[in-house]
Amino acid sequence: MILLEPIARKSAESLALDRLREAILTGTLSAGARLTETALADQLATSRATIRTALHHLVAEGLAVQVPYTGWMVTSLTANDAWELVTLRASFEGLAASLAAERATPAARDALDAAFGELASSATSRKPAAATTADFAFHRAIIAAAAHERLVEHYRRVSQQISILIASSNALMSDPVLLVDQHEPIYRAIVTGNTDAAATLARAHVEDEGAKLIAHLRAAEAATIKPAPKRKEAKS
Amino acid sequence: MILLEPIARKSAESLALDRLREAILTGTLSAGARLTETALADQLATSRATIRTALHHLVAEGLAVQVPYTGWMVTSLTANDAWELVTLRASFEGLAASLAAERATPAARDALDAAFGELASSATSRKPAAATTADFAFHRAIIAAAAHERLVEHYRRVSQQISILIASSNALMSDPVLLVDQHEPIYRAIVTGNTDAAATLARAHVEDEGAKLIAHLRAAEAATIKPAPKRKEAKS
DNA sequence: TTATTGCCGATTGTCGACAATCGACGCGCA
DNA sequence: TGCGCGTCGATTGTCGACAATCGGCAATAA
Repeated sequence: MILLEPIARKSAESLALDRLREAILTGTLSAGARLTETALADQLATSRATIRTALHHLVAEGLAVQVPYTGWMVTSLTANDAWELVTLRASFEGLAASLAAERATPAARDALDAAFGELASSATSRKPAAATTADFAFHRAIIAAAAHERLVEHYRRVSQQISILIASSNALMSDPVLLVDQHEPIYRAIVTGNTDAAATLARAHVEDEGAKLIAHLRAAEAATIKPAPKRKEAKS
Repeated sequence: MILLEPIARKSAESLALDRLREAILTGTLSAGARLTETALADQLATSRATIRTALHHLVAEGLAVQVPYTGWMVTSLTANDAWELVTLRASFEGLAASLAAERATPAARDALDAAFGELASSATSRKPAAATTADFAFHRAIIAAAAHERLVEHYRRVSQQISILIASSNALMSDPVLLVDQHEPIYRAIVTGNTDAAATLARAHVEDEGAKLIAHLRAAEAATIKPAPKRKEAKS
């Protein structure tokens, strides 16, 4: 009897939230950009109350910050923030890999399989964007395989901020062909149920890649300290 | 010239948030309790908009949940939720202990010292409440010693939910005199800079204690499945 | 010239009112 | 009696308006 899917009931606030998150993660709204309630309300054709709710959610997700009586802005991250994010993410992925190795369901294993396959094929296709997407997807698959709702939430919060970081800095990505070599040991440890190895490898991988990102950001920070010690911010 | 401290400027929303959080963590508002905007607005003598904002913060902190068009309620946790919380907390404390052992500042070490001293003295005083407080404080000191802002936030979110759990279930706490023996190895590993041992010990301690809590909750759940399969919830 | 002060535009904080939605109760019908 | 359905109260979703606050600018005085 059930033929029709339930229609997607989305509140205005939810729509606005999705729109804003999308804009931030893709870089359309770049780091540090100001988010004025009235302007957003006009653009999205809704009221300030709706926008406000969406902005609160954005703050909860770590994508925006609020300064009382002053305004909201897209989260702007420093190299130290990147260090925090990387250490947390490494911890999460270590935990997830361990749990996944210990108790992944067959369905989760299939999903992990598929994600790894996608990673391998995207690596050979030599399309950097596709490789990056597959990379992220594989990591998410590990988290999902842990069957741990709160872990998914916390991980999401951290990884989204890392996305801002990557979108705002000129993303440096390693050669797609290396991706398989980097992830294959983790994948193998999980599917063979080697919890300790899975945790250690996953943590080490995230920390290694993170170290490159942090180094890149520190260099960028050192370079920009001189040019812009205090400059009036440009209007949109 | 600076003699006066800045006066504490607290928005109505912030006051309301503090009040509600306090009520939830102390159990005044017990798990599953409904939070109606109008009722809270009346009680706290403010408007619904203010209450709404505070409730959104509560949700972000994991202390409340929202069901669209139906209402808000204090987070109600199952034994499985407890498992999630414990695994996350163990991961956080492991990371924190490792970082604290590696890079704690002298000030942080002093704070850790003080917290451990307080734990020891409260253990001899035989006051369960004081011991529990000192226990929590010591763990928070470890997190603080990691000098990792986001870790503090994530930890706070998890530990607050555990507080709900402890407040709602009849809190079972181990003998205060055992507290020193349980925490002393962790403390020692941190101050001696043994990062690996600190991480392992901290994680193991949280998981051990957490296992007791989870077992207690599972037993309680099994016992209550029969008496209340479906009962109309009591009105306040 | 320079520090202080008052003012002004911009933005958020707070509020009350109306609309949309949900769950439950009770009526009507087979 | 049991099921389906409309209705109703309760609660949140959304909105526009007004108040509070902030940062910067300009006028002023030493």
